[in-house]
Amino acid sequence: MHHEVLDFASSLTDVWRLLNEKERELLRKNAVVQHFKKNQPIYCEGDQPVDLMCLLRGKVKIFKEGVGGRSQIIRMIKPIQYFAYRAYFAQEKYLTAAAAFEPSTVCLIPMQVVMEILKNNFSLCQFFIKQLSVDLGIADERTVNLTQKHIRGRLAESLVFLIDSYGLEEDSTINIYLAREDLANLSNMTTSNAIRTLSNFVTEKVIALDGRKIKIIDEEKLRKISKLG
Amino acid sequence: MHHEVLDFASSLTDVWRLLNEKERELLRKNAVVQHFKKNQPIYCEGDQPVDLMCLLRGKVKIFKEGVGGRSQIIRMIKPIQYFAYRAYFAQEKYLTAAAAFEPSTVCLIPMQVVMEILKNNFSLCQFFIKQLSVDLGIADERTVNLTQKHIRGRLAESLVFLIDSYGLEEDSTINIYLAREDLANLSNMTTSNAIRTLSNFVTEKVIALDGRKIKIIDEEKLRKISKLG
DNA sequence: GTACTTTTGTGCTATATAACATAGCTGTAT
DNA sequence: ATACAGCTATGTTATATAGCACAAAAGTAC
Repeated sequence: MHHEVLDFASSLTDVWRLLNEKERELLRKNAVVQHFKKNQPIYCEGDQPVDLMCLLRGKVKIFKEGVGGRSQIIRMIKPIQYFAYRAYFAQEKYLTAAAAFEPSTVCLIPMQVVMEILKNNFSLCQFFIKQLSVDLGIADERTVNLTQKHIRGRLAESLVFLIDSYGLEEDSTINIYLAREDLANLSNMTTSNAIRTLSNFVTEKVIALDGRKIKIIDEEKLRKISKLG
Repeated sequence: MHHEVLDFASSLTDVWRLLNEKERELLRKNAVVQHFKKNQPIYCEGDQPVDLMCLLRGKVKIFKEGVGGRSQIIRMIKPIQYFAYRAYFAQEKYLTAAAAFEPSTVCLIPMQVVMEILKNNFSLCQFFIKQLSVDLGIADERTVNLTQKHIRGRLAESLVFLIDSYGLEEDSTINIYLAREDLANLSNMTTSNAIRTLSNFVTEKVIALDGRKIKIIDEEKLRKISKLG
C-alpha cells in the first residue's frame, strides 16, 4: 500500500524527476504515509518540525491562531504539493498549524534525509528556493490585500483563489466545500460578514449558493470585485 | 573605492565565508557598487529582476502600493543584508518596490553570476533557503498581526521591530528617524492615527518624542502592548 | 422520530478607524 | 527676515466592520 501511493506520486510530482535512482530509493525507504480524518490536526504551532510533507490526497489548510482566538488561514495545500518544510529550514519551531480539511493522505519524509539529498542535488535546492520564493511573493501580496481591500474585495479574492487552486466542476461549482467560518478565516472577516457578503454576491448574480456548494455565475465580475477591492 | 567597500563587507557578511577564492574573485569582478540618495527608488514593482543586492550602508524599505494609493512597507533592510533576489528565484517580476530611506550604498551582483556559483556551492544554497524561510515566517506572522491587532498593538509592534532591527543609541532613542507617514505605512494605519497613537504612548510614558527622535522609556510595556494587540 | 448540537441567516447596535478640515510647526530657499 | 512647502498635531464626522442576539435550518446521536 505504502509503495503504491508513492509510485502514484512519483508519476506526478516534479520533485521525483529531479532525483536519481539512489536518491529515490533513500526516499522510499524513509517515507511514511499517514492518513488524516476531516479536521484532524497534522502539526501544531510550536511543534518541532521533523518531516517534509507531501499531500497525496485531500485538502489541507495552514493557519495561525491570532490574538483574539480568531484564526487566519495562511495558505491551502492541494494534492502533490509539498509543505511543512519552512520551519525546519529556518531552524525554528512551526509558526503555523496544519489541519486536514477533508480526509487526506500525507507522505512524510524526515527532513534529515531531505538535507542529505540536498547536499548533492542542486536541482532539488533550486526546487525549494523557487517554492519558497513563490510563497514569499504570495505572502507579500496577501498582506497588502488583506489589510487594504474592503470586505467584498477580500471575499471575492478568496473565491478566486479557491477557483484557481481547486478548480471548477462541469457545473461551475467550486471544487471545495468550506464552512462559512473557514471562508471568513480565509478572508479576514467575521462569519456573519462572510455570510452577508456571500448573499450580496447571490443578489448581484455573481454566484449561486446551495448549502456549501458555491456556483460561479459571473467569474469576470468576481475577478473585477477582487481586483478593485 | 569599489574594492575597499567589498572588503569591508567581506569581513562582516556570512556569505563571504561560504565562498572559495575563485568564487570571491568572480563576485569581485562582477559586482558594482551604487549610491542612492534619500528617497531614491532602487527598483520598482514590475521591473525585471537582474541583480542580487546587498546593502552596504544606509537603510532601505521594501514596500508595495496598495489599492487606494496607500503604500505598505513590507520589510526594512539594514546594512550587510541581502535583498531583491526573491523575484528572480521565483521567475517573476518584482512584486514590491525598494527605496533608500537615507543615503545608501548598495552592492549589485548579477543573479546570473550568483546562479553560476550556487550550482556548485551547497552552503550558499542553504544560505538562501534559510533566508527565504525566515522571511516567509516573518511574512506569515505579519499577515496575522497586521490584520488582527488593533492600532495600538500594530504601532507598538512596529516600534519593537525598529528597535530590534536598528537598535537603540545610548540615550535609548531608536536608531532610525522615520516620518510619521512611514511609521503609518509600516503599521497599516493612516498618518493621523499614527500621530495620535504616538502621542498616547507619550502620555502613558512609554516613549518620549523630539521631532522624529523616538526615545524608548518603557520597553517592557511597549512589548506588552505589541503582544496583546 | 426526538432531542441536541452545529451551522447558517438576519437584524440591530457598538466601535474602531478612516476621512476630512484646519491650524501650528519646522526647515529651506531666496 | 520672508515666503513657501511639507510635516505634525488635533478635533469632528462618517463609515466599515465587529459584536451580539436570536431564529431557522441542517446535520448528528440516541
